[in-house]
Amino acid sequence: MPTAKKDVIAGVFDNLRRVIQAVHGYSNRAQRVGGLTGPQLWAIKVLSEAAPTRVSDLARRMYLHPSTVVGILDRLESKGLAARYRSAEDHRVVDVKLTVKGKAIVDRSPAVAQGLLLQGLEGLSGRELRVVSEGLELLVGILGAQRVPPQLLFSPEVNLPQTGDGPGKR
Amino acid sequence: MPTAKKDVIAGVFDNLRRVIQAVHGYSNRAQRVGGLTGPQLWAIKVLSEAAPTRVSDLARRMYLHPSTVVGILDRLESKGLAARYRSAEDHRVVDVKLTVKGKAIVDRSPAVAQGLLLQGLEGLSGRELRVVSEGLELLVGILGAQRVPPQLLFSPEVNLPQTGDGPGKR
DNA sequence: TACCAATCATTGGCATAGCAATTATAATCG
DNA sequence: CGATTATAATTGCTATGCCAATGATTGGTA
Repeated sequence: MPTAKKDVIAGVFDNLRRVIQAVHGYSNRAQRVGGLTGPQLWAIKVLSEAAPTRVSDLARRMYLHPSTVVGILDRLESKGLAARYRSAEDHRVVDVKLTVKGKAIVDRSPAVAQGLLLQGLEGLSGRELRVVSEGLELLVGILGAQRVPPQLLFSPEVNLPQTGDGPGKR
Repeated sequence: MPTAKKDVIAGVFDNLRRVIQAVHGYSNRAQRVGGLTGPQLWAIKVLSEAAPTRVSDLARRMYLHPSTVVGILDRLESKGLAARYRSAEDHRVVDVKLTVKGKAIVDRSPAVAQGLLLQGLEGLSGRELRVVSEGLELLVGILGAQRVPPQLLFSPEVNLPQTGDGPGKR
């Protein structure tokens, strides 16, 4: 019983892994709603909230690497749910929008993959929700302390070659 | 304005993604210790605790699909860190063991990535730690992930107690 | 004994995910 | 004005991760 703190930490590890596994497996379980995968649903959700969006913007909003988003967009486009348009002002930029079909899917699946989590969070009391929120912020602080500030997660500055204390590779 | 709760929930989503990305990217940040990825390190860690292990057992301990583990083992074997042996009693079974080289790596990377999280958690006050713990438990409850057996986590040091439902508040 | 169902590892296919390098375009500097 | 630099999206490569077969083996059963 003097190891109370250690036990709590062990529990945090366990639960963190559970949460990650759950969220991961959740969105990864191919073919969820309407033959869409989790990230695909997530993408059209983000697009429905803020479109048109440039690719890099979408990546930032999804906390994903741009190249990852390109693949997701390829699949959405081949399904006829999203469309890409070269920007007129800046020809480097590609604007992404939902098609009518894509919008229909968003409307038809209001909560999508995160629905369960969203519902659950909404069902919490104010105090419980605050606990969850604060707990996650502490975790983010810990993980971000030696790593990446959240907002810059995938900005170019962070994409450096990992030379921190690298024992000469390559 | 009911926006308060909604904003908090949105923040929870963001932070959850950040945490997952951090833990994920952490282990993925190519070639961390000795040119190994996170899952590879995790695998040899598990192997160092319970070897020889059959493939399906390893998969179970890592909460991964056997076919996923096969790929990881292929890469470990090609690096000369693990070895597969057809079982003598049951020819369907493949036993996996670490090589000397593999064992050396485990010894050389005691805490790896999770050590930093562990450090950070230990640096929290009792109240903060309790908030993190309770928040995660609420999340686990929502996600229904409680059914995922905890057992092995990242490192063996943190992996002990788990006495049934002991410290559970829930 | 010959068949049959269960088990185990593996393979192949698809999707996500990240980084490095490439291409195209824009902005800036000499 | 031309060359360099910076930015945006994409491609190529590697690695997870899941599922659905496949092949091999085992154990049980008619």
